[in-house]
Amino acid sequence: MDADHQPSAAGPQRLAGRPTWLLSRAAARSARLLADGFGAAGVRGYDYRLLAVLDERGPASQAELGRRAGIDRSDVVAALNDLEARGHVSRAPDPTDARRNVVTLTAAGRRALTALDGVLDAIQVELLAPLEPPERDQLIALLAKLVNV
Amino acid sequence: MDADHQPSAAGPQRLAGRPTWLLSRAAARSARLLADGFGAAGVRGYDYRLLAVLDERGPASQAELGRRAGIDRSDVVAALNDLEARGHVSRAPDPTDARRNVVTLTAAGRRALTALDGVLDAIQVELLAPLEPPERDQLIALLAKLVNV
DNA sequence: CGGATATCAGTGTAACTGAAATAA
DNA sequence: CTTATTTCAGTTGCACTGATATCC
Repeated sequence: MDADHQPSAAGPQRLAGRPTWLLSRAAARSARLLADGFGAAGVRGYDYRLLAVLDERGPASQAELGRRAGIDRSDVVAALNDLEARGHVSRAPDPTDARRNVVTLTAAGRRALTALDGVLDAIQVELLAPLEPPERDQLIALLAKLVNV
Repeated sequence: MDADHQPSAAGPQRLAGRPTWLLSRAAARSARLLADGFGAAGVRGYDYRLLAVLDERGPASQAELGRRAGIDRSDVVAALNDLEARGHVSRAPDPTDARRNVVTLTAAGRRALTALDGVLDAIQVELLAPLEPPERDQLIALLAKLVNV
């Protein structure tokens, strides 16, 4: 069986071993796993990232949340509309600065975050399943070096 | 200097070392380099992939090109509209099957592809610059193993 | 008939741009 | 006056869905 190992995604042969291509394919697989896992909870990446930075560093203005989470101010607005509608965060005017809203994680939001943390853990395992344990650490180290430019 | 190495993109601390996050950040950096390099030539990823499979495996129907390049039939139509307008490919009805177009790479298309191949080479180098040469091979091998599931 | 083909219209996610109103 | 904040509207690249007319 498996006489030849076929790549998971079709593409030009000249791209087969190229880092740009491999990264895009690997990230696509990762994104698919995330979309499935988070999607089952009705959540997208932006939602999780906002909940996480609220949990880690406390209430903040929307602009500050965007900086913490690496999300554009514009997209923060839309994501918070969603999160607020679900009762996962609350928005209140900042008494010290009338331009700002103070965004706070609710108890329901913290519960949702805990569940999503579990989903995320499971996805890491599934993503790295094709690698041996030492290879997983190698990959993480190499990607970190590649990214922390 | 550089007492602490700051991540290239902000994000929740709990995501910092996670494979899904690192892959998404690394792929984002790769995509940015590609968008810059290809964008300067007015080309997107789909265009390059179609030109490449035409060069590698010869003229074909649009559906077949989609299969070769890993691009949805629907997106093949739009990308070929572009490529045809630039004179990089030609579309002609297939005499043996009236449902099909035979798409052929033009001389201009082949010239454009050669230039893009050079751009792509340069991008690989730039992308992997933060790694030592042996680490680059390790990363490629690990990503290939992760992707060829 | 069952399938394949080309095309069009639309959706979704992540990321970004520009402009406007408001307030520090 | 300049800067920061929130919000809205729009765009891009990649990927996918569904429908339709046509043809094998």
